[in-house]
Amino acid sequence: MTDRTLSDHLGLWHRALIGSVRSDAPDLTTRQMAILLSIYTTSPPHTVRGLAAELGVAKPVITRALDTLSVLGYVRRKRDEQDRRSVFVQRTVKGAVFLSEFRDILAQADDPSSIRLTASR
Amino acid sequence: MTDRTLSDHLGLWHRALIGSVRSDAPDLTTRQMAILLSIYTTSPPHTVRGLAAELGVAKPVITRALDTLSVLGYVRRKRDEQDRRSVFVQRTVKGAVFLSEFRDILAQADDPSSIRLTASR
DNA sequence: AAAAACCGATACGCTAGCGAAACGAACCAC
DNA sequence: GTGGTTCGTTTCGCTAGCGTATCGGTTTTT
Repeated sequence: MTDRTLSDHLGLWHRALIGSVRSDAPDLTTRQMAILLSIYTTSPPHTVRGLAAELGVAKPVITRALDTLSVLGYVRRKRDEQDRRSVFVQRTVKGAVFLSEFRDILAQADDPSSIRLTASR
Repeated sequence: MTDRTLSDHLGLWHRALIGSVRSDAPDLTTRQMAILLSIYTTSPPHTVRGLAAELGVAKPVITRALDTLSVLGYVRRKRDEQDRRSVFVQRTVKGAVFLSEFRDILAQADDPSSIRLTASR
């Protein structure tokens, strides 16, 4: 636990949320965001049942979230040819870009004195 | 910017989101959470128009969010007697408790080596 | 005092996510 | 090959948030 952030977790979260709300990026639900981050920050393969277990939610929740994320182009479904009942969820360039921009929001929220040098959209 | 978290903002966010999804707390939308944090982490008074400006959203968004947060008991509205057009949004004990528990989720997400001693759910 | 500006709430039609139950397709055991 | 199990999806009725426009009530301006 870093001392600096010890007392300011809520502040970081707050600034990051505001940055997210103000951005024109599509605002995902908490579940959608959690799923997206699972896919992009933990090693494949990612299946519907695996994601459901990780988040502690029912499978239709995952199916619906993947539908939305697919329309946004942030993930892609690929059938498992070894077990054709299963589906692998794969990453996309667009999803990586989205998370990269989100990381920028987080970084800035963690460093309020920072000056935004890149064009903010 | 702390070195330790420099490369792991997304990881922190991810673990915190999962903790939040798994908890039995009501899951607020991004906007609702941002509003709640504004109310509890910045100095009063908080008005509808002020919150709308801070988040860069239309006023009905704030009204609706306050409706939901009021039903949950996390905030309370109080008419401004000096200017009876305005309303002040005030904090409640229940809201403070909710945010306190959320801070615990964040703290734990920031300290992956921590062992969960409390019953999870 | 009449007109304009301001504040928050409400009405409208719409979209999207929710939990629970049931489903078809694919796999497995016997 | 028949029965049972697993996987992801679909359906159902419902709730809640969305953007826009407009409202009633209040204050300010002229």
